Amino acid sequence: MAFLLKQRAFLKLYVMEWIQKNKGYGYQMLEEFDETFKPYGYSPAHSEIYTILKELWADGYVTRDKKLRGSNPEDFQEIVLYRMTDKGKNELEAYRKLMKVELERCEGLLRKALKDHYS
Amino acid sequence: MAFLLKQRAFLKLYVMEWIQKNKGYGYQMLEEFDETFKPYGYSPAHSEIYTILKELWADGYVTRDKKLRGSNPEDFQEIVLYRMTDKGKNELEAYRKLMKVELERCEGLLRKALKDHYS
DNA sequence: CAATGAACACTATGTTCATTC
DNA sequence: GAATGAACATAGTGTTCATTG
Repeated sequence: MAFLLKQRAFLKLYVMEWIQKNKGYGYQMLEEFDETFKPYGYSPAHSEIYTILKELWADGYVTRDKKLRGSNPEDFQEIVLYRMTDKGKNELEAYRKLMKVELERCEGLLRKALKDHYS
Repeated sequence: MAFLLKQRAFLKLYVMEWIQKNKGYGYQMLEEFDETFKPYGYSPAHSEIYTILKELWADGYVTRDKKLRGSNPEDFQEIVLYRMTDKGKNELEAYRKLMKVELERCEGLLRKALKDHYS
């Protein structure tokens, strides 16, 4: 039976919610992750984020649109923007419920260990 | 940078402390783990425990002694008992400190996610 | 079935390579 | 360096096989 949850599941929830809120593209999410988890000494590999994004797209949960990054016409940097499909919105709703249980289970497991060893 | 701690590290702390307290042999630890983590839907594979035990022995942290399980002379079941070496005792002390930080870091990470998504 | 251990297979994840602006 | 993606390598872990009482 399972120990702690997998990194991918953990990140996927963030990614889906960020897309739902129209928050940016892959690289930006990567930076956001770095920022978010800096205090915890955790910074996911960039390939993880792109893998998740690709999977979400393959599952039909998101659409992909290539855009130019800035409004500045001299900025030709292309980025890939994601939007939730209806299917994706449903999936997120279900996934949120699932992950709540799972995150709490894992938190409990760690708590138990902390209690067993340090109190 | 690291996501959550590895299962092996998590179990190793329990195993070392159990040996320190003269608590049993491999199979017994396995059962104890099942019992301990049943509420969390977690039950480690038996090979994990034996791998940890072997590693502890290879590192010189524990000694191995073959014994008969019961006092009943008709019970010929052999078990392998472990005892901490001095080196092992020192290691455990250091490991405990290390793991406290690590367990708290991971707990924080999960807490952060729960807060980010469900509050 | 209790107990131990090795061998093997898989998969999650990190590192590297490649490409474009 | 920002941005995306694929390809590759490896480590962690679970499953299976083997053996003994």
